[in-house]
Amino acid sequence: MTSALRKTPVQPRAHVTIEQIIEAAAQVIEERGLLGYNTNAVAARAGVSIGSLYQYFPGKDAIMLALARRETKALRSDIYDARLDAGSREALIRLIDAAVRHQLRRPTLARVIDLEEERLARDADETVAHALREAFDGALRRPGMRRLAETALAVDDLIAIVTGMIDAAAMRGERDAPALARRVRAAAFGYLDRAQTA
Amino acid sequence: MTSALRKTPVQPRAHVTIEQIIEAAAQVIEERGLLGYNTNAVAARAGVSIGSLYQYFPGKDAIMLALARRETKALRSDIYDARLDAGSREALIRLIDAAVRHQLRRPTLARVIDLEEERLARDADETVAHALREAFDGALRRPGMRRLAETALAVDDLIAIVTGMIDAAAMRGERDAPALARRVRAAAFGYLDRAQTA
Amino acid sequence: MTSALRKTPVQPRAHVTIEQIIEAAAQVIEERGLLGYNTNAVAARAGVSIGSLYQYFPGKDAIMLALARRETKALRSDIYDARLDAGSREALIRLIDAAVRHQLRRPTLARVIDLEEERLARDADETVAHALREAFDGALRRPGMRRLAETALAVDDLIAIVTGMIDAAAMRGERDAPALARRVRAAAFGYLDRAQTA
Amino acid sequence: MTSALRKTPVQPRAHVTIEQIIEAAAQVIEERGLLGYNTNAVAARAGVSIGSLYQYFPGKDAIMLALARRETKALRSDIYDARLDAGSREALIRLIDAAVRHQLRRPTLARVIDLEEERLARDADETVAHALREAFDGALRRPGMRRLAETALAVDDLIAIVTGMIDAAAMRGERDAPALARRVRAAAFGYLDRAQTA
DNA sequence: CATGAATGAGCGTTCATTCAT
DNA sequence: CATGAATGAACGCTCATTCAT
Repeated sequence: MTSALRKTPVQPRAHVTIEQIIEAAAQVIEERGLLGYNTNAVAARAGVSIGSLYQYFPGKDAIMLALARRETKALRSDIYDARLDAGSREALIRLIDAAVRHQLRRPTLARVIDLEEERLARDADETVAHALREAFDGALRRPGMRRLAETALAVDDLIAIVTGMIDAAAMRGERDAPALARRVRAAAFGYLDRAQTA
Repeated sequence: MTSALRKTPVQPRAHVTIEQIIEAAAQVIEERGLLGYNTNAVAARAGVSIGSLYQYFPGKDAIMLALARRETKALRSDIYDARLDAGSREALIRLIDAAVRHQLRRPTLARVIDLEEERLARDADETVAHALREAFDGALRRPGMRRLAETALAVDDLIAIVTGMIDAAAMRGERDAPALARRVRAAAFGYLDRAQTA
Repeated sequence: MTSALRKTPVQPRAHVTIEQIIEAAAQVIEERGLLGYNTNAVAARAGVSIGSLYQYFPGKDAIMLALARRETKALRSDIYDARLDAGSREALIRLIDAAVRHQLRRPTLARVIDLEEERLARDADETVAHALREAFDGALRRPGMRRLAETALAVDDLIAIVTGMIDAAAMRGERDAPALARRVRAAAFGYLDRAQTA
Repeated sequence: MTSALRKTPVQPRAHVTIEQIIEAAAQVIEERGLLGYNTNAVAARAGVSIGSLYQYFPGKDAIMLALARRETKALRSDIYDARLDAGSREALIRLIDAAVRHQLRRPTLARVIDLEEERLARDADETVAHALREAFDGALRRPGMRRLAETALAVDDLIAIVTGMIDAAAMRGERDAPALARRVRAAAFGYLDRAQTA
């Protein structure tokens, strides 16, 4: 596991500082977008000097990488219960619910991470995209689901549908997660039922 | 029809320059993304001095606006035949085909324009987004289509599904338009068949 | 007499163009000040292409130099009758009146020319400043005026007083020439009566 | 007291930098005039990077505003003793002396500030012009001075006379403050004695 | 000649990053 | 370690001037 940090912190207050910086980055991105994301703003928002920020992170990208990792973990835990579930369709429903909840929380951030993480991540599986792929792939391969001709492709399509719809809805100002989830489900199952079987 | 140009060119070579600049902007965005889009790069790519660029465009945004307009026109003409068609489902299919063809040509550009045009466009209906909405709305309201409870919402969802899928596919490197269009169709009709009726 | 023109025009319409350019420069300076004075604005205001402007003037400064000369001539003719007059004090009064009228017509232009003409003029006596000095010097040396210890210095001081007062008044928005002239007279004669005699 | 600074400096070397920048601006203006005043020149003259300049000043105008404030303070302290004086005419004499000393130190700068400070100053009374008006107004309203019909107008005229004379003298190269002050006094009292009484 | 298209040096400003204290 | 002062490459844009048509 490569660390994006400049020095591995030992003292607990260092961990706090790091968390503050990452959270500040999240807020800055959510409020001002990718173009408004800059190290000075992050440091200021974190209540930390720019010098300290560079003590813990080697550069601007490293902060976003760390943020992407945090979001990946958050999404993974959002998704966690969906896995436990028995029913096959039910698992997908829960997965979609989790995705809606996650992405609706900080829509701009989600979009920015989707845009940037491929460029940044050294290890693909620290990635939000990877976590989603894993989860949807697992759901589609459950016993009880139709065997698809190209599951990997279907997974990618499904993710595009789900995140695309949530993103667009959020940008329009929609905040009603259940209503949105219902429509996303319709799209997802509609797609799956028509996908070619193996 | 506001021209957004600083001066109306009279000599033909000026028109050439303007086209070169717009095309250069498209290439720069496609290759380097929104963050890599800057006036110096555009001028260099266009083989033109920075001064010439500012002879015709009042600023960075104006170039992108002109580009967005060009893309809107291109999309509109891509869409044109879909309208003529009689069949209702067939119209939607053609529309999706057009969208796939359009967006696959320059996927990054399409995404960037989607992101920026709302901020830039003075007149909402010169917008790619508006052209799409118009087209999908028209398709959904055709005789023979099911009456939906909330057509406007369905239109937005459909566009999100379609552009989301194409965008993701293009980013993955897919270039096979027919194959992609087939899957997009599956998603679109799958969604529609499950959408609530009026 | 060095000509500031690039080529000596023979055709009458050339003279008209030159006049248009100079007048346009005057208007631009009066309205936008020295910082807003630029060749493109002048050409546009003159209804002439930038290329033509450079046909007649070798550069930006040359236009202003020509303008300064025009103003010098205008001032000289404003002043003309003051010279003819018999009485000594009366001559100075008329001179002040002329200065007030002249400078109040286009106050910003007058200030700008005062600021720039020394830097530009090759021949000192094409200068507004020179014309004023000549006129005031003549007035002070008339028979009937007190012999001053340092006439040249008094001339400079007088001009400073007169133009300084008019300038400040104009900037404040005063436009009542007679009232202003009355106060300027008070200052001028007040100064003279206290100036050291030879 | 708004600081007009971008960030409040905490380390002493920052204060030094700020002072260097302001002083550099003064020198640049004095030597090259308003048109030659640019941030790169100021930074270079201050021996500081352009980045440092913008750490402390939000823009070009802010530097000049700070400079104008500095000059206002300097003038105010130059004027200070004039106020203490008992005699009425004597007070005005001292005031004129102060004005001559002040303006002769950096004549071009004084002129430029006079030209620009109205546009720049948020608070009118941080202005050199305001300080002068205050001082001359106070002097004219002293007991022992003649009651004037329009004191405010007389104040403006007096300031125009005084600054106009000093400005012109300085531009001519005069540096003998006492001699100049004597003539300015002659003009000022000459004007006042002839001004209309209430 | 007139036109206006083209040029590029130069200026204002930002922001990621380094370094002295 | 923390701070914040300092740096300079890079970018948006203007405008005097030249040059092809």
